[in-house]
Order: sequence, then C-alpha cells, then structure tokens
Amino acid sequence: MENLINYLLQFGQLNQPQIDLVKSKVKVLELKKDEYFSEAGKVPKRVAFINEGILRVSYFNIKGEEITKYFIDENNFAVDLSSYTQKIASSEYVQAVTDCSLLIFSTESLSELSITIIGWDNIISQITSKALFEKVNKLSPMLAEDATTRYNDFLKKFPTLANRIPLSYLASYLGITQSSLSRIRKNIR
Amino acid sequence: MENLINYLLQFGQLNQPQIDLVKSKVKVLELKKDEYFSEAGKVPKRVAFINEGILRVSYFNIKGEEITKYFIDENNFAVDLSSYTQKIASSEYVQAVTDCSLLIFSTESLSELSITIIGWDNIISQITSKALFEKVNKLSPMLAEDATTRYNDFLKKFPTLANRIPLSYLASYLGITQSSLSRIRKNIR
DNA sequence: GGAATCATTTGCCATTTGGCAAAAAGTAAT
DNA sequence: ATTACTTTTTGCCAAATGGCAAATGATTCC
Repeated sequence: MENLINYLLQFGQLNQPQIDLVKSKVKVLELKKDEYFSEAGKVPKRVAFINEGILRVSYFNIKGEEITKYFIDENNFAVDLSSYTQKIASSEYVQAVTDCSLLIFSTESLSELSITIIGWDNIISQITSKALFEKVNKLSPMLAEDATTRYNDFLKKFPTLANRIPLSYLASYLGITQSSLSRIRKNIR
Repeated sequence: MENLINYLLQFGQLNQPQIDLVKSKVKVLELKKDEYFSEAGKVPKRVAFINEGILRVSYFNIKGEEITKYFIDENNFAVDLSSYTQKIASSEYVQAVTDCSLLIFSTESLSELSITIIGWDNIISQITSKALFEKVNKLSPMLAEDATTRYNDFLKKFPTLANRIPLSYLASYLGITQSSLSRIRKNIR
C-alpha cells in the first residue's frame, strides 16, 4: 500500500486525510499466474496498480496470432490504454504472467476521488501520460535493433522472467518467431 | 484557425469568449522545408498545432545515427514528448519535412489559458494522452511486420510524402537501411 | 554548361530471420 | 512409471535484410 501512495505522491500533493481516503478505496486482488485481469471485448471497470508480479498486455492481430504488446512490472499502473477515453470496449487482454498482488480502483472509486480530491485528475493524467511516454520510448528504438539486442534489453529489464514465461509471449513481444528466439538464446550462452 | 478550434472542441467544451481568448493567444509560424521547430538540448518554450505540412521528430542514437522517431501531420499537435513534464531539455529534434504553417502557443500563453479556462488542463492532457496512445498503437504492430508492409503502411498514411523526403528519414523510421528501402521500392513497382 | 556535391540505386555477398516439421525436453495426470 | 500433452530445440532450406562500395541520378552553385 505504501508503494502506491509513494507512487502517487510523485505526481502531486496529497494530505493525510486524502491519503486515507485513497487507501479506503483500494481493494487488494491476488491473481494467480496465467489468470486474466481483463479481457478484450469488455469495458474495463477497474484499474490496477501492481504491487507484486508482472502483467502482460496482448491482442490478436489480423492473422489471428496473439501478440504481446508489452509487459508491466511492479509499481506501475495497468492503465487500459485502449479504453483510456473510458466506456469503450477494450481490444486488449491483460494477463498475469507471474502470481500477482494488485491494488484495485473501481471506476466508481476513481470518480469519487476525482470529485473529492482537488488535483486527483491531474495526478491520473500525469500517470497515464508517463506510462504511454515510456512505452513509446521503449518501442521506438526497438525497430532499429536486431532481435538479439532486443532480447538482451528485455533481459536487463526483466532478468528473472525470460525463463519463466512461454517463449511465445516473449517472441511476439520481440517481433520474432519462437524458433528464432530459441536460437538467439542458444547463441547467447 | 478553425481547424485548431474544432480539434480542441473534440476534447472539451469551450464557450465563445473562451474560444476568442484561445485565438488571441495563438501565433502563426511559417516554417520552410528542412527548418527546425525545436532542437535537442533546449527547453521547448512553445507548442505547435500543425495547420499545414508535416513535421518529423528525430533523435541521435548511441551510434550517432539520426533516427526518425515519427512523423506528425496536419491537425495534430507537436507535443514535445521528451519534456512533457516541462522544464527539462528535450532530446529530440522537430523539423519540417515540408513547408509548414503552424499555430503556436507559448508556454506563457498555455499557463494563462490553464488559469483562465476551467477544463483547459483536462483538454491538454487528453490531447497528450491521445497522441501518445496513437503512437504506441502505431509502433507496436510494426515490430511484427516485415519492412515491405511497414513501408506500405507508411504510404497509406502519407501517400504524397514518400518521394519528397530523403530516403534516410524514412528508412530510419521504418527501422531499415537506405539500400533496403530502395530495393523495397523497386519491387513494389 | 560544367563541376562539385548530395541522394539514390544497384551488385555482390554475408548475416539474420522465417517457415516447416521432426526430435527432444518438460509437465501433468493417472 | 506410463501416457498424453505442451513447450522448446533443432535441422534444413528459403527469404529478407545488412554492409560496403561503385555507379547512376539529381541538385546546387558558380
């Protein structure tokens, strides 16, 4: 819980009563590996802060392949980007790739906080922008790098994850096939 | 000017006096092809809405190569992403790839509008999020596509541009070398 | 017009990655 | 332990892309 509050305080001021109010709105959700937090086709009704664990966001492309769009790790929000304007059905799946402990805000809680706390909306919009901004900066250079470099970059960011998730998740994130990734792994050893 | 107002109205309400106020803050800036709107290392002091023309945003990678991060076309804002938190020096260059007519807000104007117009900040943050969101959704599938598909996608979005800008701009955006792009072009005809 | 300069295309070959299928390794259930 | 099932690795070859340098084409400037 402290992680969440510290995270929020990076983006704006909150006094003690406000902090207590935020805390009172949060629910803990434990997710087992492979369970879904949200699914495409549904309108997301909640937002998660990752206290522990790693999520992945995926979608199905035209060819019917499941593509991992990105991973989200601890102390970050799983903002459902495809419905950031709210009320539209998501086109993304959000799934736990490890056991996760999430802190959940329901849509109703968020609106209440938005009304009650001056500056809450500003905090949320900064968080959203920052998350998106980081994704752009992550993705953009990937195009220019070869697959081995992309894999190594992934290893740097998620050192323990690479051998605990299916190859297919990682390969689609890196934009290569499973067998290519398998070969890249072999060559790195 | 009407384009700008219509664009803003997509994201929030503005009454006539507010619209007039916004208009009074805007300055027109004409940029010739190849001129820079902003440069890395400087703290950006203004924000541009593209009335006519196309900009490109670039940076230099570790190897010293200039990489085109993305293109921005008409009726969009050139939000300087790398300094969205403000006050930090940009690491990006923003350059006109065609003659451009821009509508400019200075930082001071923006703060004034922020204070004067209730909901202005909300409009701006929505615009920022939307722009970033679209970039993520653009970039993410590119990784999984081959270079020819990426080139064709670019052609769809900027039909007239491909033959009017240096190959190097486009190749670095697509994540391939100039000669590869040249060959792709040849094969498409 | 001609020289100098810059951008693009092309040839040649090396490297990377894909596609497909079979083998091997790992996992789960009985 | 055996079976069934899933995931990963591997082999083989084709296709895509890179690297480099030379040739060609375009542009600018005098």
